[in-house]
Amino acid sequence: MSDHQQRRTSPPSGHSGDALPPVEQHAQQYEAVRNAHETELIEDYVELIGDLIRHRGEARAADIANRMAVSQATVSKMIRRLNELGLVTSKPYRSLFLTDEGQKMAETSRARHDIVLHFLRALGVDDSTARIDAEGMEHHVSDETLTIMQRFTDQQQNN
Amino acid sequence: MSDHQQRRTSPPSGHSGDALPPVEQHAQQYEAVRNAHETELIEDYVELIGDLIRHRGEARAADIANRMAVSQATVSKMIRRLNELGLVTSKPYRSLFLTDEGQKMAETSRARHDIVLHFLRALGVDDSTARIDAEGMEHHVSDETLTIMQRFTDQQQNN
DNA sequence: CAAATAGTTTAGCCTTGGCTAACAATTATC
DNA sequence: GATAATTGTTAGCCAAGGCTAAACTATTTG
Repeated sequence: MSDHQQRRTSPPSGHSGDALPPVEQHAQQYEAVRNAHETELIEDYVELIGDLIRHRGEARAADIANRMAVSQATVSKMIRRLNELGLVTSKPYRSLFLTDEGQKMAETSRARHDIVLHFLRALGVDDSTARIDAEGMEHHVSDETLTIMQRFTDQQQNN
Repeated sequence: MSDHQQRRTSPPSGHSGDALPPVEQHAQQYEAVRNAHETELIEDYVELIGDLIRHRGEARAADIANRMAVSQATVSKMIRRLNELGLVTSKPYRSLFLTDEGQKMAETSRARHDIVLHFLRALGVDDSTARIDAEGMEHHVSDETLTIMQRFTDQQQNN
C-alpha cells in the first residue's frame, strides 16, 4: 500500500509544483503522454507527406526516408500501416496520396506545428532551436495551451 | 532522387514556417525527437522515484505502478533496466534508491519539469492542463528555450 | 532497346515497453 | 506464529519502430 495514509503534509490544494499530485491525476498525466506517443509518429508521417505534396507536388518514399533520416524499409513498412489506418492511398512503386482523413490530419498537424513554432520564435527562441523544439513539443500541447500560444504570438506581432 | 532539383520556389533563406527546411536540417529535427524518446521514459521513472523519496521517504514499486498507471510487472522490468544503467540500486523486495548519477538525473529532470510547469501557468494555462502538457513537453524543450521560459516566468511574477 | 541506376518492397532480425498469469517473498492480522 | 493480504518477480506473449540484405520494379541512358 503506502500510497494511502499520506495527506500528512499535503496542502489543501495549492501544490506549488512541489507536492506530489494525487495518484489519479498523476496517472492521468502519464497516460496522456503514452497516448500522445502512439499517434505522434503517425502524425509526423502524415504531416510530412502533406508538406511534400504541397511543396513538391508529390510524396515519394525516398524523400520521406531522407527527410526523416530513416531507412527506406522503415518508411515502406510505415506506409503500409498508414494505408491500413485509412490515411494514405498508395499503389506499389508509385507516389503517395492522402485520403480525406489523412488530409485533415495533415492540416491539423501542420496548423499545430506552426502555432508552436511561431510561438517559440515570438518568445525569442532562435530559429533552428525553435524548429527542433517545435517538432518535439507539438504533440504534447493541448488545445487550451495552443490557443494561448496563438494569442501570445499575435500580441507580439502588433506591439 | 527527386530531392535535388528543387530550389525552384525556395526563398533564399527566410522560410516563414511555410517552405520545407533543407533536408539535413529536417532530418536533424526528427532525429532529435527520436533521441529524446529514448531517454524520456527513463527520466520519467528516475524523476518519479526521486519525488517519491523526497515526499515519502521511500520509493516502492507498487507506488510507481499506481502513479504511472502501469502494471507492477512493467515497473519491475523497468527497474532492472535502471539498475543496469547504474541509475538506481535495489535489493529484491526492498525499496529503491537512486545512485549519484540517478540523483543528478532526477534533479535535472525535476528542475526542467518545474520550469515548464511554472512557465505554462505564468502564460495563463489552467493548472491541470499545465500539468499534463508539462509532462509531455519537458523532454523536448532545449536548454535555450528553458532559459527563456524561466526568464518569462520571473518577469510575470514581479509585474 | 538493353543495361545500369534508382526507387520500392519483402523477409527477417532486434529492442522497448506494454500486458497477463503464475509464483515467491514480505508484512499484517487474528 | 499461521494464515491472509499485499507486494515483487519471472516467464512468456504482443505490437511498434528501428535495422540490413536481397529481390523486384521503374526509369534513365548509352
